[in-house]
Amino acid sequence: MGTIAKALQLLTHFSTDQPEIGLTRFVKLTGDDKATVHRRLGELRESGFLHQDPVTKAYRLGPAISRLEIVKERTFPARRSAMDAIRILNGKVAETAHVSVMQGTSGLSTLAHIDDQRHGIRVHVDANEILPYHATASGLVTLAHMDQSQAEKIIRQGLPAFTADTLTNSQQLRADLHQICATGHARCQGGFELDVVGIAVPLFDHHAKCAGAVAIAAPSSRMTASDERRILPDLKIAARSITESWQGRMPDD
Amino acid sequence: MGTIAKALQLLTHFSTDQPEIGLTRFVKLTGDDKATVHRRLGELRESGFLHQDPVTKAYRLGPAISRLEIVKERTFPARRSAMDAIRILNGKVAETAHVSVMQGTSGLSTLAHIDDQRHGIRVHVDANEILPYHATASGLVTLAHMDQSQAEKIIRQGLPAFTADTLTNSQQLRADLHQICATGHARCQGGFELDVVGIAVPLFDHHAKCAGAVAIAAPSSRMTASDERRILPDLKIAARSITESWQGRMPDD
DNA sequence: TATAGTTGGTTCATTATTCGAACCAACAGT
DNA sequence: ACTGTTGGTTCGAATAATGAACCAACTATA
Repeated sequence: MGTIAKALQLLTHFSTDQPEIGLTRFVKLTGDDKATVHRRLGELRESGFLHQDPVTKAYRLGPAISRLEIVKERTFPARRSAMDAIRILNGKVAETAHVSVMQGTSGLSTLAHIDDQRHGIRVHVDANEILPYHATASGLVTLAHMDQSQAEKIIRQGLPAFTADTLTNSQQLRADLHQICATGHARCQGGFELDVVGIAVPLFDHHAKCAGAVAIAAPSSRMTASDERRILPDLKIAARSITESWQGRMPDD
Repeated sequence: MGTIAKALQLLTHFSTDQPEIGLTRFVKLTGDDKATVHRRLGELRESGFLHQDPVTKAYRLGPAISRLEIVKERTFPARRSAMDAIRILNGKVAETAHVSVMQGTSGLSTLAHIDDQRHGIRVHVDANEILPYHATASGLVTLAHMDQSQAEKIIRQGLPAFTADTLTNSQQLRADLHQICATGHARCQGGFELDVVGIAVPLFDHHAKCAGAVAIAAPSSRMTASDERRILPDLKIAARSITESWQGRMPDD
């Protein structure tokens, strides 16, 4: 990993739970030397990607983020269209829904999500978390539909366990991926968080390459096999809607 | 400028007019070597800040931008509150309004803007453009209210002319800044774009440091002195509203 | 079918930049 | 006065960025 990637990785530590981070905390989070982290933070600040509180000296996400997002949404309105589609989806199936897109080899990042508001027990999606490829329904379905070579690269990076149920056997994973690719949807129970079951279908870009996934997440206890069958068509409708709004194209098969 | 800043500067070339940029075009824009630019683009892509079209190979802004913006807006909802305030402002004065925030030493970046919809001739704000400190009303008022030391640093960087009317004399600028600081608002006619007059008032963060400005921009021909007097109180109301929503604090004077 | 001009991407020796242990300064609590 | 914080700085050593030259694929032109 080069200097640029290491610097940008600092930004990934921000979350809704941790919107302000000081130098010392960054040093603990990264394990790098204080001087190194300090210089990187300084460059990010000068570039507008971080804002430093003039008194507390803590860092937070800066105005350059907003500026780029304005350009991005105005030219490729990914978030808006994703939000529209899952709002409809949530209306139909009454469970937490989310849209995630590939972000390099580390996992998926959540672009839009809507939490189920009708049940007492419901799954909460953290929009900040990076979803691993091998331990979530969205990740699995994306992995199954992407280039073989890239998928292999990701698998060979290692399959860390997040729960006792995480699939860590790469041979088994490869077999599952074939199955997922054939059916066009993935299911994952408790691989990332216990007692949560996810069902996901893939999204494609304008060259019919897999770009991410749209998924439903629900407590395992509530999701029966017949529920899953009922949900699947709605998921596919949402996927088609999102894919089309991106000028994406479903692959031929 | 370090490697990190140079890499991030690549991202600033994206705009609504230019949402996709290829390697060769980047090389022309930056003047750096092709191999260098290619490596930087690769790191930005791996970090999710760029997305590369698998077929055309062109680069566009990536999903990491959206992810960070979600966190930023959920924890420090700068854009939403700014938008609310200028919508009201626009309703009252019927001219183009915008909110911009400090972005390092290069200038201000526009966070929210609303174009006047009632007049035939109106000013269009490009949300992507970086507004120079010395040639815009927003820039001048920010420069006048920031730390003296930082303002001096910016002035000494040089004062490029954008039009024949741009103020390029640093001695004159310093005098004007004192005047602006005393009155609490800045006025700039044709300094950045000819035939455009801007009026701006400062915004402050939660330690009463100047963080940016809210401004009205109108064709010079339409803006009389009495119009300006009429607008000013509305601008100050908007500024107080935005500052308060950021948990900001007006300075004592 | 050459040919020349595109495009994106790669190699590797040279060079400049990043790195990090040790250091400073300000502040808070004991 | 001591101790543990905090953020920030220095400078020689080590590492990573650099860029001229190269490759490969594609397109238009001769």
